[in-house]
Amino acid sequence: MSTLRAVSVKDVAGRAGVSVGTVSNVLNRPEKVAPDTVARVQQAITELGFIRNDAARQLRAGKSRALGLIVLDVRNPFFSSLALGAEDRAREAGYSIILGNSDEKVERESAYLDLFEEQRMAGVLISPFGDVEDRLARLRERGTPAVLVDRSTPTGGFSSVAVDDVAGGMLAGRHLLSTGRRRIAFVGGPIDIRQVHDRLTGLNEAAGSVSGARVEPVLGESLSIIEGRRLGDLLAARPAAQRPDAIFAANDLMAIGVLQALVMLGSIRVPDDIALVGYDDIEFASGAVVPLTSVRQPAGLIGSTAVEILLDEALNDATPGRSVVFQPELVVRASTTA
Amino acid sequence: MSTLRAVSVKDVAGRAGVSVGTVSNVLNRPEKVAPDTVARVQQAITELGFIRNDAARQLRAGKSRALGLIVLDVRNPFFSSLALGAEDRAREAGYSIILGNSDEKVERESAYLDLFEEQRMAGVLISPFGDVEDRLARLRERGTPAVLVDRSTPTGGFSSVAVDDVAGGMLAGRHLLSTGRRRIAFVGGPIDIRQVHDRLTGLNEAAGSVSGARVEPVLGESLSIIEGRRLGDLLAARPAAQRPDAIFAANDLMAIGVLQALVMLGSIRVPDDIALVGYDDIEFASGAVVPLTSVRQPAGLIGSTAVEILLDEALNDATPGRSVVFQPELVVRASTTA
DNA sequence: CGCTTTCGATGAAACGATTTAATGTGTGCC
DNA sequence: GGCACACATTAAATCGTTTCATCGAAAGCG
Repeated sequence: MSTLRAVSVKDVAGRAGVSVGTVSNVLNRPEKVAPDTVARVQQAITELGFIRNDAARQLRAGKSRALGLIVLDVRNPFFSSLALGAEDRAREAGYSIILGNSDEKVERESAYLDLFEEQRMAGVLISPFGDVEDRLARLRERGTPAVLVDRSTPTGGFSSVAVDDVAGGMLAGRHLLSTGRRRIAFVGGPIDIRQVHDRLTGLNEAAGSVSGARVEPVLGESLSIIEGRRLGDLLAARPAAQRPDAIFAANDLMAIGVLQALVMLGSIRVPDDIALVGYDDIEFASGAVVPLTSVRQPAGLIGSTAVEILLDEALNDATPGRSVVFQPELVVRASTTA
Repeated sequence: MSTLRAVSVKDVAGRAGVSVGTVSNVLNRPEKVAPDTVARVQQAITELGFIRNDAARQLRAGKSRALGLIVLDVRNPFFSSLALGAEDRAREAGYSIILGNSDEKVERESAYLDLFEEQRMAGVLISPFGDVEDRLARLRERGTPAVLVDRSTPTGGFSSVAVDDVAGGMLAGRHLLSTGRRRIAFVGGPIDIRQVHDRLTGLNEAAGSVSGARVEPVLGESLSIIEGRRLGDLLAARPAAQRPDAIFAANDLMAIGVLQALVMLGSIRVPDDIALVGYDDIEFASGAVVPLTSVRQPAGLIGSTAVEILLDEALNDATPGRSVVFQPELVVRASTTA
């Protein structure tokens, strides 16, 4: 093991015949240093292969140059797109994103918050699952701002970026009702996930204004394909008369799972027997067995906007409590129209 | 702005009436400290809300407790599953994963390597795109081991975990040939991505042993749905006689794009006119318009195995150069059989 | 009763970069 | 020629944690 000791500013300084302070100046404000000194130091840096030690840097600065992002499920393309949007925007500002996956579990969410606190993150973006108000408040006391992602009703004075999920649910509901459907099942995950709750609320509101319309919530454990398939199987197993004539799934993953369940059974036709609407309009929605009608959200834009706001609070001391709400958009495909 | 100065070990020590060394001992080897002292310190910690400063910790340790992971595309479910597998395994060992997305761009890949060097990562996992041998060698000189992910032919003495892509290509090729197909188009991305190259090689080998079989590579810029659709459109636009009777796509994303192109045209039937095989067997493959025959790779297992090896090298000084190769598996669905 | 162990706790010295106040060293100007 | 002034550079302090050599007291032993 040829683990030669790391090259430090001290070594560079020695090599270039200057003091460590000057090396630091070359690194951080080269305009304050005489041109030929800069050149000499630069050369020493490349000759020695010097790499800044970020830990030391950060220790002195008191703050990291990274933003933490906690999402409910990285495997959901909606969140990976959101993360990508966030990352792009952060990189422009010289920040990096540390991505955490809460997997819809409070312990994991909490573990990531611990990690982010220990790392003295410059800011935290979170699509909250459990009750994280207190944690975020504590972070803020220490000077770490937080922005809620994908949450439209900000609480505790935090900024948030989200899509109006009630409106999205309404869009889906109205569309189904307008095609003559009346018995609508809502296939979703834990109702305490705000998105799930709001989308159902929107659906209920839409149904409330049409006589004879009924909404039946069918809730599972998580918002995954597998869970969608399981709930879809349950619905498909019912005698035909007791089946809904439309299903609104809380997200596209579940919709795809439901679709698999219905199609696999063979005797149920989509959209003839049951119409299906998903949410998020992930890239795979249009390529599904039956191309999926879905409520589109601008995932990347949500991510980049959230970073924008977060950096504004972190760097410019902008007042938190801002709330950006995007409007969702219905994309109609074959799963609801013949 | 109530930015009260952060609580440090010094504050805790003062409150508990002990020295900072003792606080550190309570934190790191409580068994060396008298029980009632531990209790007193613990209480001071909670009372003051002390949070360890990881930067200082890491500065002293000379190494971070994080592993860097660079993948070609986070939005590809194969890679998000891989990342998840890696993260789970890392967490067990008390390490966290910093995920970077190279997006099949050398600059971005290189930027992440820079970042990882500055952060003094404990180790690096990478699904390489450009030529990173030198960079990794430099990292290793500094004591940071690296493991190549999804790369079966290790070079430069690095360990690697991968799936035998030549075998995978062969599986796909043989299957198509066995269903009577003879004009097979290979829809892929940049041929200098090893996976693309090897899968094509496997296909060629399979075709080589069957008289009359022809393989036509159709290569695009990236391995995305969009790019698959573009290439699919090109193929679909040809006069029927010049179209292939089978398409093997370099991954499922491209396969889904191709499928969209073919289905959209309407006049081409899958699998009757053109059979289609994808690669990765992502969750969405089975839910595609025409459920996709695909070559399955154990994504999560690849990730966790890679972390295992990496930690072994990082912590136990295990000799690098190990190479784990998993065998792929063909999952036959409707896109190749009537 | 001395002597060595053992145990628990201490204090100071790292780790590597940044930042501040202080120190030279020329230059221009009267 | 002397004075002020800008400019380039330096030395030292600092961030918060870990580690290591040290030390005092209590305990064990002949």
